[in-house]
Formats: sequence, structure tokens, C-alpha cells
Amino acid sequence: MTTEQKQKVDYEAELRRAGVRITRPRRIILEIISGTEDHPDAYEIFRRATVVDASISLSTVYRTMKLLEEHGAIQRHAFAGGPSRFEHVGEEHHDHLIDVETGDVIEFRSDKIEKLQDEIARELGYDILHHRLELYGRKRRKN
Amino acid sequence: MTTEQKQKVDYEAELRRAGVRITRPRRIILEIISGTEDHPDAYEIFRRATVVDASISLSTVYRTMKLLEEHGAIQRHAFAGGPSRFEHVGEEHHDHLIDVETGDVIEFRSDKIEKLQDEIARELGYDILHHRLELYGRKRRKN
DNA sequence: GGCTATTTGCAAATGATTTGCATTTGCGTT
DNA sequence: AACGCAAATGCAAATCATTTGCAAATAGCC
Repeated sequence: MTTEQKQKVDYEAELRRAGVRITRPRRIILEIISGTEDHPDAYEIFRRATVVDASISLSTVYRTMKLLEEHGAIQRHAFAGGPSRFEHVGEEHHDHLIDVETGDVIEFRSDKIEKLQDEIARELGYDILHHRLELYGRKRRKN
Repeated sequence: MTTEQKQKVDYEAELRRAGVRITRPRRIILEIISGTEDHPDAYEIFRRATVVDASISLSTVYRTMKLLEEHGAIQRHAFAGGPSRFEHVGEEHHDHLIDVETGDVIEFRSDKIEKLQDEIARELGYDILHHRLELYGRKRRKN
């Protein structure tokens, strides 16, 4: 028995409950995104999926990502220039710092910023439903 | 003489100083983006440019947008799904609050948030080049 | 196990953006 | 004011990300 799987969410049961058919390709894709901490794009997910089952098609990956997004299981990130990248939705919200040189994505979280955002929205007469904060930076040179 | 042009930045002089050739298409595109407060995409800029000069090509718009972005004159926004949309960079940086019901974009600015972002990035060992903060909200009902 | 609506794989279509290349043009130099 | 040439342009074709039409495969209920 492995204990490594932390609090991995059971998307399969959740989707089934929502009336979604669990097919072989979907199960494989689900397994991939729920088991990774990075932010792969559709093609990368496709590549990983074909390792498990070579017959999966890229279209199915795209269709499944759209489905999962609609069911709130994953989040889509549109970074300028490149393809959309996906991330499974855990319980903890976080923001992103993107290394403009390598494309690395670093996750972080700041309660202070979250709180400030709420304040600003309130002042403008709005309630925040969600937000997106992305910092684009370059690794500091130790000079 | 008109006084309507507020503090419109003189990109032309600035770019010239940076060694950029000011061509007819570039001048027209520059005029368009510096004179608008909305966030048009490349095709929309192209459409507006052809009103002034029908011979301008879409490729030139794309090439010019890339050039201006590199020179820090404009900022590119990548909204999920659609094409990139551009905005001229004034002296004042600002963030966006998007009304999810109407699609309205409200600009705002918070020095506190700006400062916090710098701190966070510094802690993570990065220098911020730019960032994107988008709040998605709904107008609060006065209940 | 059989039935049927849903899903899939494939290939072709679409939409955004980039690129190769022959022609034109900005602009420093005469 | 014309000259020369590197840089920029327009056009068409290429590329990249994503979507879609359709015939074949299949999940999940009876």
C-alpha cells in the first residue's frame, strides 16, 4: 500500500454523480491531472496519456479538458503566447509566479493580497467571485 | 488647437530615440493605440488602421504589436480562448475588475498590492517584470 | 448479453499568429 | 533634392492551438 497519495480528490465518483460517463480515456486523463502538481498543456497531457494507452487522441484530451473545466474539476490558465495549461483544483487557492525565461510556474499564496482584493472590490461596489493574479518575473541574479 | 489630448504619450519620439524607424503604418497604428482607452485585439486594430490607410496589412499590425510590446509601449492581455488584446501603457499602471455579468472592465490601482507583490517575488528570489491582476466580480446588490 | 445515446479517433476545418520573399521605403549621406 | 541600402511591408503560404463532422466503438441501463 502506498501512502503517497495525500488528499487526492476522487473526481471519478464526483463526475459520475454529476451524470458524466466515465470512459477509458477519461479515466486515464483524470488520473494524470489529479496526480500531478505541474501545469501541463493539452499536448503534454496527451503525451502522458499515450504512455498508458496509445490509442487516445488529442481531440479527446481537448474535449475532456473542456468537460472538466465546466465541472469545476480543473482550472485553465491562458498564458500569453503559448497554449492553455491546466491544473486540478484543490481546496487551497493560490496564485502564480511565471518565470519568463524558463516558463516555470511557481505557486504562492498571500492572505494579505487576498484581503486587499476584497477591500478594493467592496469599495468599487462589487463582490469578487474569483480572481487571477500572475506575476511575471526573472530569477534574481546574485550580484 | 485642441486640448482634448490629455497626457497622451509621444511614443513616436520615444521610439525614434530607441532607434526604431517610424514608418507610415507604424505611425498610424501608434496613433490608434495611444488614442483609445479600450483593449482592441490585432484584428480590430487592423480594421481601424485600414480606415486611415487601406493598404496596411494584418501582418504589419502583428509585427508592430510585438515591437511595441518589446519596447514597453503597450501591454498584451491574453484572455482565455480569444485573441490577445492590447492596451497602451500610460504612466500609471492599473489592474482590472471584470464585471462577470456585463463584461465591463473597471480599472483600478492599489499601491499596497503592488508593494506586496514585490515583496512576495523578492522572497521567492525573483524580480517582477510585470504582472496581471484580474478580479472577476458581480455588482453588489443594495439589500 | 443487447440496445442506444454518448463518446471516440481520425482527418479536415478553423482561428490566431508567424514567416519567406520580392518589393517598397525611411532616413542618413551626398 | 536625389542616392543607397538596410529595414519594413504586403501578400501568400506556413505554423500552432484548438475545434468539428462523421462513421465506428462503447458505457451503462434493461
